[in-house]
Amino acid sequence: MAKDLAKIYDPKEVEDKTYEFWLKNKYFAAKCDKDLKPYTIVMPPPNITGQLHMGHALDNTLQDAIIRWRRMQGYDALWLPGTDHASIATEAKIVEAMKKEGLKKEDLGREGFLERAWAWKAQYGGRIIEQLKKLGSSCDWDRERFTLDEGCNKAVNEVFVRLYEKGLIYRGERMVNWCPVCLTSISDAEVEYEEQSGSFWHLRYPFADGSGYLEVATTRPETMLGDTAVAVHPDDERYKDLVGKMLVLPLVHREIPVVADEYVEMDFGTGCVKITPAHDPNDFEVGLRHDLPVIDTFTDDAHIADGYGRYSGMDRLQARKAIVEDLEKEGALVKTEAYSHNVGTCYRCHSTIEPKVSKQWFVKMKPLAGPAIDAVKEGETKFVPQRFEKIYFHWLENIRDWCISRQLWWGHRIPAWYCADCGEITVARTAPCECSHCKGKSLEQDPDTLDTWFSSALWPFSTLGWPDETEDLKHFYPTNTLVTGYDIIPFWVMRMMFSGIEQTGKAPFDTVLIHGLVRDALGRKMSKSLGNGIDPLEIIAEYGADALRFTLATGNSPGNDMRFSDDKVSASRNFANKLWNAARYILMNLSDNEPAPYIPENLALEDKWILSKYNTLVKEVTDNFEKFELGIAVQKLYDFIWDVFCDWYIEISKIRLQAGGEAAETAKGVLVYVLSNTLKLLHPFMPFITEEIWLTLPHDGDSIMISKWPEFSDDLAFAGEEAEMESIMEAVRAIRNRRAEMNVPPSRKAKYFIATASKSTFEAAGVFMQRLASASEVEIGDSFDIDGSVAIVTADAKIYIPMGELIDFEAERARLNKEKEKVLKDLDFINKKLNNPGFVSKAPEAVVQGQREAAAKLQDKLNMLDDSIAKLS
RNA sequence: GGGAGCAUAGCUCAGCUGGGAGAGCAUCUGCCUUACAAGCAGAGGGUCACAGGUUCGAGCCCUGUUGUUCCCACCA
Repeated sequence: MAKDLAKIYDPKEVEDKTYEFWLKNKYFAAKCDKDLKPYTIVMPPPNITGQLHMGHALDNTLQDAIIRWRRMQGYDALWLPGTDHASIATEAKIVEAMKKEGLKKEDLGREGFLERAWAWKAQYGGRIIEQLKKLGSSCDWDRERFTLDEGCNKAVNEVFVRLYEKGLIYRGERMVNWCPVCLTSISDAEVEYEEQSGSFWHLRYPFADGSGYLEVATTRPETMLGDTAVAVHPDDERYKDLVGKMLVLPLVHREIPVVADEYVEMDFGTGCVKITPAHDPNDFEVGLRHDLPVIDTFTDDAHIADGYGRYSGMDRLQARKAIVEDLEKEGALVKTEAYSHNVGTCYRCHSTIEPKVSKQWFVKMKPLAGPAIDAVKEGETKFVPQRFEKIYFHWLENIRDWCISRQLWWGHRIPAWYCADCGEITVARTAPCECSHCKGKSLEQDPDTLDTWFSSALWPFSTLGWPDETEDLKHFYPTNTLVTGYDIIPFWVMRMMFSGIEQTGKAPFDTVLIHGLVRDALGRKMSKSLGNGIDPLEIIAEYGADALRFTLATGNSPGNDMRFSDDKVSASRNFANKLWNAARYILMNLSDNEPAPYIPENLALEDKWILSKYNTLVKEVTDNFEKFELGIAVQKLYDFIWDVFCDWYIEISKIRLQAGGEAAETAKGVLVYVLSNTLKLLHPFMPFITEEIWLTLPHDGDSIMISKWPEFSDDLAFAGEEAEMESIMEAVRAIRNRRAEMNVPPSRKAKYFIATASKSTFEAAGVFMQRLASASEVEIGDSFDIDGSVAIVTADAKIYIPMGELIDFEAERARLNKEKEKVLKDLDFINKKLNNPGFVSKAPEAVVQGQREAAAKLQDKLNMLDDSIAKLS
């Protein structure tokens, strides 16, 4: 901040320079000092494929605000950053790039593919980190991690082996969610259901003995090639006697039995369900119960497999069409109804999921879920807001085993080896030389990799060095706050919880701070397909990072979605500019010699008032931080800086600054004190501008970000002066109001006569009246009798302004009467309360007393109004 | 089918443990007052969705209704 300050704050001149300054001085580095209390946040690692979006910007603004605050409070603050390898997303991206060169994964082979993937990571993986820096994130970059780095791999293998040895990881043939485009299994949490309109086909399956037929209804006729039974409810009178008979599957002409199973809903459809164990999870279960064959009629990319005549090679939709046509020809199609139902889609590519029986690795969830539920129930970890516990509990209480193997190459390879000699599995932390069962040497590692979230689940401790007992781990674990959106509670929060508890015996964090989604100005989710995403970097370029952060922090209550609009950022930018100009004003008035700190004995009424207001602000803002009410904290700072400090204190300070002398020195001392300390309170939200101003003002220390967080002080509590000042302000507002109503321009000064019982207060206020309320001079007295004057009545004073020629006596009388009516109404309301025995006896004494005082003031005001009205007539 | 959120000024939203409702933007009026026109001083504008209940007192707590958004559940 140069001495000849620009009138407009320019973030571009400040932000990069300031960030470099912080980095150079290593202010972001955690100390790992045992004597200090640690405070740890691990960053939810953004995907290396990602570009910074508003969700990241919000998430990281909140984290940065919290960590900066704790750092200033003297904690050994660690904000640990990193990125996620994002197996499916990254692999898809690379496959796509290869496709343009006419290459397939298989052409390069595993090694070649991974080489390419790492090269891609080296080129683009750091992009989002650079973007986070633009936002001002004060992460300890020297500790930056990657979910696929060596340390994470060590942790992953350790956890895999431990869980396997405990019997909590197993390999088995199960029905999984299969994405026929990504060509991999995915977990339940990765399936997104969407409502799709389709059809409900009623089909006729004839009995083998020619005795009629059963009518089944299906939404997926193309799976009928794999039907191995038709199920009815055991209690269904219509079909009871038919159980055990054989049907002939149309088109295929295979005989299948009628079975009885309670899974069937009698009232739905025809009450007969075709059972396709290979292509439907419920049918699979039915198949197990009745020992039915599993006939997989699909290839991995969801085309009809070989051996089905003209259908072979068709994709799912083509096959559906062809089969329905043929059924119709055969006379097996009874009718087609329109029907809308939920269809599972892949959360990455949004293609329709194909349930598929396949051999995969699973984590047994029930034993892990219990302790994770308890940790939250017992308060070891709490959610803010608390209601999100319900989502967490619901998932854990209904959880099914977690399918962790992925048919991908980019990821942590499953540490399991198959023996060619005995066929047994050897699971080990590092590549074994021999089979653990038969000592055979021909081992082959499982080709699959692990679900990305398997490594993310270990993030809070793998990043601190686990499984080694590092100093970092001992000092910083368990961490304190996890900041994330509600959308990834089931993906991530839950899995970190049970993993942390299982592996370290401790829940990985004490608080989960949940925020909502950032939506566009119309309330729509920002998405690529809608093209309504707002790029945080563009916002930063136009308005500055501080303005963006301020916008995201303001009015954002935990857990609730927020809308983002340029108008809001613009308001934040204006606030930054306001602050800048307040600083500019103060600096313009400082000489080269710094002002000495103010001397308490010399403080004027307004000094004590602002110090007292500031003191309260410190208490409240700190309190709001403690409770994670960042939106409220930032709103209070805004109000204080703009409405209290700038609009009143700075204006009043001009009186003494222009007069000069010792009083001016005191004013300067207070201006500097209040502003520089308020900057500290604001720093977590607007780090750049606060640093720039703070360093330019007289200061103690090298940087605001390592300065000490202000604390409430009894020495600054001036309740009496606050009240006096408020009473003066009320009078000033009332006069301004009156003059505005009468269209008196500020340039037209007038003498004011103030009749009051609080003479000393208003004597001090004379100069304020001149400065703030266009008074030429002010006379204080017990009472005045002035003809042709406007009377203004406040709770503590009656002010006469002689401006006879401007007064319309009729209008004046009307106004006074209107005001009297309002006072009477208010008084009546309060008196009703005070006359209510229930109120007086049951309400807290302080509340009753407050109402009595209010009534007394209103009564005074009423008397003064009556007096004025009498004088007019 | 289950669960949750939201409903407050024209718009976007705050409103902590219940003590007669606030901000920003927008609108209107007057000001270039030597920090700031991205500014200053004022004004207008609300049955706090609806109906009950608890309470001396309800935007806030309870019950129900309506509207809306989301999550979960896969009756094929």
